[in-house]
Amino acid sequence: MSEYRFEEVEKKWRQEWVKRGTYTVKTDPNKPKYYVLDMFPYPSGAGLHVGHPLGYIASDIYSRYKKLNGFNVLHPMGYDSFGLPAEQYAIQTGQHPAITTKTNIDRYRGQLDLMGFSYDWTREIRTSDSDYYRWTQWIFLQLFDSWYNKETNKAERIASLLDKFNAAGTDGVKAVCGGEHEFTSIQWKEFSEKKQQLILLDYRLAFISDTSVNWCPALGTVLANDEIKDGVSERGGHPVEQRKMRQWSMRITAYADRLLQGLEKLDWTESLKDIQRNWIGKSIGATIFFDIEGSEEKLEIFTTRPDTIFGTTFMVLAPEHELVAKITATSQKDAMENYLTSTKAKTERDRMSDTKNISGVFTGAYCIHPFSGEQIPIWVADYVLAGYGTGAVMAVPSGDQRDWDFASHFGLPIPAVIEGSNVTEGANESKEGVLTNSNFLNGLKVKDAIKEILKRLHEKGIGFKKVNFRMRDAVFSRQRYWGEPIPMYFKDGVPYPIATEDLPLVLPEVDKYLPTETGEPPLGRASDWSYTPKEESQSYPLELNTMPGWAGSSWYFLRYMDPNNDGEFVAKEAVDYWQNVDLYLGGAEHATGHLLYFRFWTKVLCDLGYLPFDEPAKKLINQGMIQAEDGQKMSKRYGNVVNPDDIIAHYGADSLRLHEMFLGPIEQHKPWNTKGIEGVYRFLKKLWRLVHDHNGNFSIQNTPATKDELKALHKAIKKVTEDNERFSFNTSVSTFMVAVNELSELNCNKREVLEPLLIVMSAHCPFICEELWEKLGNKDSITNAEWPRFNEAFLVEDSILYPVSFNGKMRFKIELSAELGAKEVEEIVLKDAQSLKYLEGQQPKKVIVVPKRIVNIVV
RNA sequence: GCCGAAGUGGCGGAAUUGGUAGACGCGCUGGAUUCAAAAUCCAGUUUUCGCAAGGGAGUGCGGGUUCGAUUCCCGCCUUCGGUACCA
Repeated sequence: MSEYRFEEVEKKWRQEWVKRGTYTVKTDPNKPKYYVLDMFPYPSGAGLHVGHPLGYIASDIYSRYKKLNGFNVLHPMGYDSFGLPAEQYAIQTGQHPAITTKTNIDRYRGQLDLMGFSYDWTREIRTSDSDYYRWTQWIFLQLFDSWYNKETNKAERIASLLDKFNAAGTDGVKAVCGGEHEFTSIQWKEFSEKKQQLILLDYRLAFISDTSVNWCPALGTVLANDEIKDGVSERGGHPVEQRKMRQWSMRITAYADRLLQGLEKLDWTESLKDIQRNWIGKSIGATIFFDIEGSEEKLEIFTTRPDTIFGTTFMVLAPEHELVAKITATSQKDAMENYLTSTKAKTERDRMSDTKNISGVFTGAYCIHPFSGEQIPIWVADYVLAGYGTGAVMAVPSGDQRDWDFASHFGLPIPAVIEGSNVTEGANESKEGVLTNSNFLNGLKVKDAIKEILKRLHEKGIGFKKVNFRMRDAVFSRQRYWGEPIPMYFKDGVPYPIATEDLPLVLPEVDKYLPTETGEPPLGRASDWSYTPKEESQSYPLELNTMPGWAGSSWYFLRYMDPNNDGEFVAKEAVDYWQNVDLYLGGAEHATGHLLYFRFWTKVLCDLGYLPFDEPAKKLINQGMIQAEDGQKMSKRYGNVVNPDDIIAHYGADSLRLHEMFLGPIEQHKPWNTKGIEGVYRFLKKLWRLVHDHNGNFSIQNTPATKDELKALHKAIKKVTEDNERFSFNTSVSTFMVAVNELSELNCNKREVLEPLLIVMSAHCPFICEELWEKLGNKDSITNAEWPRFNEAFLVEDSILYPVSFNGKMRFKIELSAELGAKEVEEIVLKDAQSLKYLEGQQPKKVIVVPKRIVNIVV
């Protein structure tokens, strides 16, 4: 082989690594573990473009680096293979989504294989395999069989709730619950089976209920909040409307506080944690009940500023609020009906874009202020959301801009309750200040006033402190075909779990991937979609909805630890050894979707005793997007997609890997530049030439290295080690270049230098390093080598080239012995002819000498 | 609007603890080698004044701290991401 032929080298090692099982990993208690995980891809029909592998390359480098440092590294890959695109394609072509999915996976695998990743492919998983989704279904059943105990602050089995109900009814039960229940143990036991089951549904972590959902008519399915962007569906950009439907949900709100608190100990970027914090949206305030004049009903509101209660001049209900119909005065009925109709007609998007138009209608009814006894008019307006808090607010126009806008528009009074507020221009939303015009709260600071009012509300029994979250329970039903069947059947309208030994509940065949004529989901087309429980002769209809895309990805990191276990979702030994993910790499676009559900399911499984940790990933890095050369998003639509296969055919996988890293910091968005790859390609050729003579024969010297050669090597070892530790892979690539440039200059082809250098580079460009490593006579793979330790002694300089500055401006450099102290350096520099020139005969005011770094002379 | 991240040559970017701004690479210019090309090698490449030697300016903008600021502080501007009436 005369020159660097990457095709031969890479082909050879691709085969050799498979043959030797180089990347197969087993639990090994003698070694410390390290778990590196990539967010697994959805295998789309378009294949991978050059932007996709960015994170995979980075995680591969880190995995290899950790392995060279003595860790037993788990680094798996799989496919998130249920999802909408395959199903849309199936609707159009009639082809079974399983077929397209398999074709796409094969294509992905072919592309991934070219890139030299150290994945242990024996651990591959696919969420659409029944061997896998069997356990997704099993986890669903665990959630169905759990409730959240606020006393222990954990999920517990439904059995423990039943014990409580049987012993004392709801007395003393502190649970997260979707309804209001109060009964004694005697009543509980007398309830019918059906009634009991319906009550339990309000407690289960996976539950079915009539909820207002985001319905997307174009996709024919409901969507979760995180699947909607700017009021339209994230996939396809179709309009979304609100609809009441009977749906499965996950009680993620039970975990809102823990999901929030858990962020503190995670090594994720602050910005990503902030996105989750905002999404969870915790706010602390008070629930207050107001009497309604001439009615038995009470108006329950939530406010974060109970201290401003004396500034309340009106109440506002959301149009959907149940009291609207009950309290609207006859004289206002027509106006109200018109208003409700016009609001309903608005889509989510209209309502969002229409925030400037202030609208609302007076109900004709009044509340009574609990402390002043004054009448407060009750209005209905669509600026109050039905889904947050109680769907009703006490409006304080002097303290809330939206209330101020509303009051100004309808000419309602705006009394100030904070000293010094100027409420003619707008509301004073500051939480600092002293109360005024507020009866017993006058003179108190906001913080103290809140305490005082809570005390008074409590005394009167009309209010209490309340914590609210913006996050809603996660809708779990999808009216689609290509997803995990929900393992439930219905008896008399009540859902029951199918037995775990009957899992997996395999996705049935259907004639078309469309809703039925009666509007039921595609599973309604299956010829026999029913279940016969053991010891029963009768069969019952099965659930027709399937699970959402995030189900399979919420626990996949666990399955990699023990992918072929058909007795449990993961063996205890495996999870005890591998624990949670040490480094997780993926896009920030999953901040409010996958990454929350992923944490949620982990916490549930931890509470139920299956896992020894309650966070799935300790450290998370969000890789940036690679834009196309024209600066746009890389997409088929714009015709600017660069295919990694083409790049590899031209330059090889090592060049592709180096180039992607060399583009810039891993977290940053950056444009792709095909031309630039020439640089790293030249570098690899230069490396090859370093150990080959002019005739192309491998050539290595076994003589001891010189001081300069060792310095070049150890400088590189030190820098690359530091860079890898902080995931700065772009700078490690330039360090390789510097080292090879220096060694080429020195004509160094010594074993003593090249062996360690190859190890250091092998994480980035494994093929060429493995090849040269073998040529050096090594029998074992370079992946089993040991990371070299840099020796400070080789880096010590005899002399320092001091930059000399005058007033902070560098003027000249002077080479001085490294041994000299600050005083001596100062003396020599000041005597130097060049200094005299810049001093122009003046005395220096001050001379700063930082030994081994810099001299600065102030004139 | 609110929250977050980022602004450095023609381009991607480097400068890790306040210490030579522009490492490394792309591109470009000139040259060597070659019949020619590819490949390789050498020199130059922030800008401005200057033949040069040498000088001025310079890390989004305006201030500040410091002997010294891309780095720290204050106030703005721009771009990107998140969120969107959450009471």
